[in-house]
Amino acid sequence: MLMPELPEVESIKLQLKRYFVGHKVENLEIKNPKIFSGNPKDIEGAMVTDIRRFGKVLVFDFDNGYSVVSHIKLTGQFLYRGPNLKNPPEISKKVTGGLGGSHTHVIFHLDNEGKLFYNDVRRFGWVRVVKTAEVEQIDFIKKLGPEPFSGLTMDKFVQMLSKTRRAVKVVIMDQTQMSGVGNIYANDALFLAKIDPKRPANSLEGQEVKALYDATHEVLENGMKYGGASELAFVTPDGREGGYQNHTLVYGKEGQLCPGEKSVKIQKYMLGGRGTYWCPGVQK
DNA sequence: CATCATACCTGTTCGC
DNA sequence: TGCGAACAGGTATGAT
Repeated sequence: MLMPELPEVESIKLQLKRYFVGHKVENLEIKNPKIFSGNPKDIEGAMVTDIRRFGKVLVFDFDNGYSVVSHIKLTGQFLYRGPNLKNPPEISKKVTGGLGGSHTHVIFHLDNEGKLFYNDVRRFGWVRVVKTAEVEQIDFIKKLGPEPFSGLTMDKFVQMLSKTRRAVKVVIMDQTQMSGVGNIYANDALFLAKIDPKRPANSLEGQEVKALYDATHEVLENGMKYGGASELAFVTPDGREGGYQNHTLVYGKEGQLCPGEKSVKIQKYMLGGRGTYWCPGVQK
């Protein structure tokens, strides 16, 4: 019901840059060692120089050759509180579990009294300290497919779909094929492209491949425009929720009338273990 | 190698 | 109303 995908992680990245770049981490407090690996001391006293995103992974680079790498998976949150964030929106404890409470696993204490809390109710996510030079050697990052907005060419997209008979929705969500797309945007992109999610990827015709390529970019751009989708746990570091959940095309709309073929209701089935929403009147 | 199923978690929703 | 079952889904891992 929620899920951070490219637009959500990009929104987090942009805010973290605002609050973090140029500041030092005085102390990295590890409250839950299970989701953490590496040595917190490696970044203590170092200054953040940049924040990057690889697919759905966030990377904080420091000026001493180390980085913090984090995958927030489903329910991870980075929440900032500090002097350069005035009047943060009230965050209900229901959404965050509170700051510094049982769902807070890591706290970054900054040199300006600011704090960044890593919260994660379900603890699927992880935080690691590694050498910056080794970030791209992390297995998950190394295996990532091209970024939708830099690297994923139409040629690569055609290749990616033509080489497998797996369901097209499963393929565009496969992070080793292309990075950043998860369940919400996959559902909406396939609706926009008028393609049935369960079609074998290699059964798409040239025009359909083009339509899906364009639709994927369009829904991701739309997601970023609204600052991501907040259904359950997604909030940006200042505590704001995104708005895309109010603008989905078919995701989460089982039983509602299709925005395209208005006499048809959106249906839901499971595909690859995930909720899949589609309009049989539009998607063939 | 390609594909599929299950585990990891816990809060919320659903069905009886 | 209460309570257990089902569900939510990104990814690692093991099975087929």
